[in-house]
Amino acid sequence: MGATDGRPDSPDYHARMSGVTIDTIVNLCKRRGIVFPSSEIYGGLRSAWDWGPLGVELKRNVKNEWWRSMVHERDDVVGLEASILMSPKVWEASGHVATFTDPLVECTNCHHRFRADHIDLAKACPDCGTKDSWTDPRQFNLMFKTHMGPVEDSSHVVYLRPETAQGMFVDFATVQTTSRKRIPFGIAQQGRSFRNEITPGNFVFRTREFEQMEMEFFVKPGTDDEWQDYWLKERMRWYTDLGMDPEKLRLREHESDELSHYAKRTYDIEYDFPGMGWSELEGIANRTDFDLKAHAEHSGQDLSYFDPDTQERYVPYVIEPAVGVERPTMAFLLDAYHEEEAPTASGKTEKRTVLKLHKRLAPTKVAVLPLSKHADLMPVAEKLAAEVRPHFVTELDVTQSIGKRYRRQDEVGTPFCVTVDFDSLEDRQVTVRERDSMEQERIPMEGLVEYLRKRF
RNA sequence: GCGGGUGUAGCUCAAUGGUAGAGCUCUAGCUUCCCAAGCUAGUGACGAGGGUUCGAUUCCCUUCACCCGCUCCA
Repeated sequence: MGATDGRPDSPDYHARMSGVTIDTIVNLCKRRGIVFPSSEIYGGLRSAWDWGPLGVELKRNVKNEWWRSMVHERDDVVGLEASILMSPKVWEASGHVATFTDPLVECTNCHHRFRADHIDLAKACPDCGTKDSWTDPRQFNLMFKTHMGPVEDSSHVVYLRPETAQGMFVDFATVQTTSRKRIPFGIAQQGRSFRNEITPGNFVFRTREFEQMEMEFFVKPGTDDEWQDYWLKERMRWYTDLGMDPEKLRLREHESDELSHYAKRTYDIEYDFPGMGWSELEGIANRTDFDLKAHAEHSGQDLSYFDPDTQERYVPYVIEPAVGVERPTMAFLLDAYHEEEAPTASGKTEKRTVLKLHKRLAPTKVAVLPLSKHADLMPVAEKLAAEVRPHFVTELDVTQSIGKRYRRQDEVGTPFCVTVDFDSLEDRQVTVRERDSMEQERIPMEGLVEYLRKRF
């Protein structure tokens, strides 16, 4: 995406003046095969992106860190993987069929668009004053539709889910019973969702196919506000624990007119994206008992909860931290991007591009670099890489000069570079260089895995 | 979807109605090479489809993608 706007009053201008732009990251991602447009040999597909070898590792690490903090490290949250295709009745009950469908009209004179139910079509266009200039109302459904089975008629329509949350609601009773969890407890899910956004864009920030990490935390009504406050803190901490700059994170409460149809109170965790300004990473919504009640009503099933301690029966309230995987992944990349001055072999200083990703997020953990392709060095380096590989994602890089290979690894955030030199053949020691500190240490090859393990 | 702009090697950028050139990157070789070094060689592009033309990367049409606006969300 081109940083084409050169006006000094444009946000883009200031972003470039401060160094890193989204463009910088888009270029890096393309160059190193982290993220690039989908179906590129056919000219691409709007708003669809593919994650390459390093990108899939990074994204997977983000997901694993979320799962670890939300599920594995807690005894009050369990996991779920629901189907992407669900009964169409789910979306009627949830309100998505009604609220995700907007009737849109366009003024044929000034081309401005309005929701047909928000204006009086008998009157003139509010913008240009032209009368009877409206196009026919067109349905703008944010949900992707497809057909189940071989017959493509309306009775076989199914939707691709626009959020994963409904899986947790419709499976609430089964999961609660089988896991024997008592309220308060949560159900977490990661998975793909689909929204036919009118305007996707800003790299992977808004795409029509995306991956969500959502957790529905079921609480007793009346305790919902304090649980929401609890989760606000927990979720903020997740980002900073993974190294994100607290200065670029903030909480913002939704105005009443921007609340979703299901929400009572919602906060966004926002990141200060260069060129975009404060934009949502994650929403933490109080969905009340809206969804469980709706599904109870539409399905005829009892989705209330009986509290064995207090002998009370109630429909729980729900606090939902919901985040799209791509957004924090993009923010982590931007946040980690640094350009530093570094001395070169020839005595000059050159730019060193380094991704200071948290070690647990880094796509590659260890790079094994023989000093040269010398026949004595190669087998030793290959053997060492093979020993480390079962424990850490490891790359053996032998092409071009050693300096160039250090830079390559810096650029994708590899935390440790291990160099095999001619002394290694004698003393069985290797040089370990740490990415952020640039400090070097001689370590016995046999103890390398243990040495690295202590540093993660 | 509408208005405006843009599409040339992986990246940044040239040139041209007669068949594309550079820098960086990448690959190989040489140098016992520890932070993008040097020397030598090499791979590699006109977004896609159609039209006009003897001939189109260049002109025309369509389409796709991206950028800037209008809207929305994880």
